[in-house]
Amino acid sequence: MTASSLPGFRDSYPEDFVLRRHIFSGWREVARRYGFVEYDGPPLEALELYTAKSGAEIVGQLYSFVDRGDREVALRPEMTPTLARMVGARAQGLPKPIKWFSIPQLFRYERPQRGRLREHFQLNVDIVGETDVMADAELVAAAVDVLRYFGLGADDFVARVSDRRLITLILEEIGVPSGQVLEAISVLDRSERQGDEWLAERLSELGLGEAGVRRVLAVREHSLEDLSNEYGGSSGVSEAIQRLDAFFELIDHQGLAEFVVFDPRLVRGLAYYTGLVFELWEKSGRLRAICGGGRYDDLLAALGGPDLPALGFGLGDVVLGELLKEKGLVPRDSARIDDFIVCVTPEQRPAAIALVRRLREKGRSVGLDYRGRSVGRQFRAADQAGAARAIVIGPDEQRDGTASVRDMSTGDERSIGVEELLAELTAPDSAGNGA
RNA sequence: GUGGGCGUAGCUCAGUCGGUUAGAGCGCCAGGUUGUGGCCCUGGAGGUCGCGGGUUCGAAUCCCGUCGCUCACCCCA
Repeated sequence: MTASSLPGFRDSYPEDFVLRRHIFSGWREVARRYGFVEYDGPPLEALELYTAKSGAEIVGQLYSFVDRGDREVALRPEMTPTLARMVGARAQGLPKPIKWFSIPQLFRYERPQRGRLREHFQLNVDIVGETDVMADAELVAAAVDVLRYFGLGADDFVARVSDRRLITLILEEIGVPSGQVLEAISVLDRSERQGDEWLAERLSELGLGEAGVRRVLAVREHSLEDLSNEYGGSSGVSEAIQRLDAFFELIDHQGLAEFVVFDPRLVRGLAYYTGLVFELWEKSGRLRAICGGGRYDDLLAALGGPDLPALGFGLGDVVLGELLKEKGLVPRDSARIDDFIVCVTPEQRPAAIALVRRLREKGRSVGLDYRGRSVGRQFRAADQAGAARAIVIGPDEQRDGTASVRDMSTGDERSIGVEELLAELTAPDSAGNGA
């Protein structure tokens, strides 16, 4: 073997494509049901597109180089800057809300580990130009429905939802200095892994007194109602809570209540979120985030795009694929070709080839032996090719203008006139395998 | 970035107190006398034992380095 694939990059063999095709078609199907339309941009962009506005984290993991024209370029690590540019170019003329989705291959130079490579495909779904909470509910519902499409249920995953603005206001109310709010949020984000002592220490470093620390930690346990009772006096807080209440009501109307919970601990790493934030988490086994997103009303303008409110989520193929494999939700590779023509003696080759041609023109997927092997071997080849039917043309069939059609799964065989066989097939469209 | 485990055929692995041409199962290819696949039988191809260096009469086996995979941490989609 001369060389293996680069670390963090995958070779996708035909059997791997069974899973990838399944994932992509599920993504496209759910996006379609929600009325999103697909777009794409270049995988290679000007380095500047990311260094200017993206977070330091992303910039530090860029795959970048200088091209032959001395341009500094980078493989895209995320889709949002491209979206901002593309929407920006046409924003004026597009009816709002703009509902777009894409399945970009994204690249990040980081240490590969389970569920995290240097390259992956990510479903990106975005709504641009809509402030109404209905958009937030649609977005989360779409993400939930993507997982449900693959057969995952409420036992398998949950959507955790919070509101960045709400948490920010509450923390400020408690007395976290406004410049330190993001810092405090990221401390709360460690709740899963760090003990309360550690958290309390970090929080007091931010200038909080003992009582303040206790109140901040208590926020994690509060329900929306608790938060309303305790902090609802602030108009900003009560407004944010009303919005979340409306959100959950909309989720409930969709019958998705069991999939979505309020969780004030959720904050998400990225700094640009301005409102609702959510993540989809695997419930069983070790917890893993499958998908994340939220509202980023100021980001498009910050990226040099139009000043439009927006929200979106990203959902990668790697973790989802592993999850589906673990749960046994990967479809079996069904028959790969429709018909395999078995030619009994060399004399039938012209007739067999002619039949192959006519079947293909009907839209059938057709295979045949290339070198005149024995009938037994041809049947084995048909089996290995995953043929649904074997169609035998021998001296008898050739003389009578018929064919012997064998169903490879049941073994049933029947004799039928060639013209009749072709007439059974309707238009090319309906001849393919219905996925 | 830090630390642990692991790299032998396409795959899953056996073989390591250092000793002749490195093995198995599965898979692949070819046959089992030119009209029927899944089973079975026979034969075959395929490995510089991750790579480089060292110790030794002799290294898949011991030592060092390196690369890769993997797990945990860090960080974060």
